[in-house]
Amino acid sequence: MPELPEVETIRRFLRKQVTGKRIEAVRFGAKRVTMHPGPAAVSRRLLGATVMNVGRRGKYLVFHLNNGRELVLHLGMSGQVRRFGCDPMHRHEHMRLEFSDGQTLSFVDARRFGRVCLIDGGALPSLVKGMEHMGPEPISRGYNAGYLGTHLSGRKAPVKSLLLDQRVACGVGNIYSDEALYRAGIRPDRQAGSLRPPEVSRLTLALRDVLKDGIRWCGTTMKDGGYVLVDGSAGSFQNRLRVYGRDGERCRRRGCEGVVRRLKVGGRSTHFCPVCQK
DNA sequence: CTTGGTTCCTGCGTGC
DNA sequence: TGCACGCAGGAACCAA
Repeated sequence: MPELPEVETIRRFLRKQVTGKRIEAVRFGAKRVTMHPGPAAVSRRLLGATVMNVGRRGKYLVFHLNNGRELVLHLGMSGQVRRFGCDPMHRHEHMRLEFSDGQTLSFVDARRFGRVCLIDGGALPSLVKGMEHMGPEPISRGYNAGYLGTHLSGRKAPVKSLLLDQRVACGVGNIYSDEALYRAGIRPDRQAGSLRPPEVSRLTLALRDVLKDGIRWCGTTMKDGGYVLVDGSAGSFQNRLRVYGRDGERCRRRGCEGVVRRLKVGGRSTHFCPVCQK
């Protein structure tokens, strides 16, 4: 599942690849996918536009166009940005951009939890409503223990559930929340409000570090094949995971006898080491 | 405001 | 080998 490091990896590739290129054609797949406005209007507003830059906000990918509009992509669970050749359209391909130099870019999403949104500079439509109350980027300077602490204090919900809240930690999903809590030595099912100030500080740093490591290793590609780079290759952070997907296996901390356990927290499968995390 | 449940969708793992 | 089944999971949405 693409989270902040995966989307950032894709963004860095795309920025080099499509900046300065003009969109000459737009094609859509047959299956319905959440798209605002409809395909016809999206196509109309994209045609002839040049990509000025590719940005990211949380898990959203944002193409800034020279006509003042922005093409916003959320990859959901299984969304991919790929480059495919000519016909026919891939089975799960929903939108394909064709650039003036012959290059193409495709939005592919088997489970169709992803979404496409074209916004005119200004008010955000309902489809990117999640962006409206999004907090600062967890890997930015503006993100600190004060910010996280404010959102955790007094809350009874499990700390992991709040890490998955994009208002609290935008870009964080199931994998990196588990990994951050492991690094901070905090059990995912702890009541958020029970965290002491040193724990909040540790979690703030752990979150930033694990996300940066994820980016450094080009994201996490699991066996389900959800996330891959634009060229179809795999990331490599899956080789460095400490707890996620490792239930029943030994904790990787040197000398630790713990066995990684899995449980449901807030309806999400959650992994932790009962020895390292309190 | 908070919290919990439901919905969308397909691929994959499991059991028989 | 093949089929039925159930589950994962981001986020919008609704209900209490």
